[in-house]
Amino acid sequence: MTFTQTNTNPVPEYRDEHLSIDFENGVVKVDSATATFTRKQYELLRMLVEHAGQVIPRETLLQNVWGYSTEIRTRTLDVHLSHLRKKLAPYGDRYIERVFRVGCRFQPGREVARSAVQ
Amino acid sequence: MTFTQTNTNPVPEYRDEHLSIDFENGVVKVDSATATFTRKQYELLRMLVEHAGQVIPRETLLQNVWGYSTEIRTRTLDVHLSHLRKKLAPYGDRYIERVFRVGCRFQPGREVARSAVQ
DNA sequence: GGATGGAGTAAAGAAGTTGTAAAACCGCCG
DNA sequence: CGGCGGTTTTACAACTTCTTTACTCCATCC
Repeated sequence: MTFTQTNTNPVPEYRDEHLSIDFENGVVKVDSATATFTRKQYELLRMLVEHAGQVIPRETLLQNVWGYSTEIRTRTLDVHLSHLRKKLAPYGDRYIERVFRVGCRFQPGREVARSAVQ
Repeated sequence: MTFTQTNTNPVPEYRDEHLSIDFENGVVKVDSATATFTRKQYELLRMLVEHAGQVIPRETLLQNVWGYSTEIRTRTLDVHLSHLRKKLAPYGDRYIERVFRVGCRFQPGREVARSAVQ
């Protein structure tokens, strides 16, 4: 069920000059080195990337990735975001932007020529 | 959706720098030393290799190799994977990747130049 | 500036999953 | 029957993931 499609923008992949994500096979690469993510981390990342450029409220993330109601107060999301940033090093902070008291936003990098695909 | 496209087609053989499998005759070689597999082991290996690069859920493997319904809880698959890894030594862990709580994936090695042969 | 609450993150704990050796099982054949 | 190879189960150790905790630092507001 991890790999079933539930979201709004089912693009099969994301790619910029540093980061590439193959949503079909669940393969993420940072500067062409494969990075591995746990399920929750991956879900979170996908959620963010599929809404690239948009601010996503914490509540929305908690609901969509965790299924939590909006009442629950937990630090889990923060911890996961932290892990995500770390695994996207050294670009973590650049990609995952904090929006104070609201949530966060995936800030996409420069698009890359698709012809260069190996 | 895991089984959409890419490698789903039965090729008559697999070959990379360490491992070669002749599906026609059921001959497997690791670093040019012949390795023998039992029937189930071989079926499992073929299943994995034919879907190289794709994550295959445990359920799917159990259904396709064992004919089990998706309800059954058994460790047989794990034991077989273990045997497979051992027989693919020292590359077992490299080839057969675990995807936590989902299943596993055959991670193909570098392709070997076939052009020189033909 | 100081207070207040939000966010980053290391570390610890809990729960569940997987690796694997060894034992049990099972069908086959001499 | 008894051994044999293949397969499955069992049992336990090791490992993963997820969550909570605890502290620190940061943003905002007065």
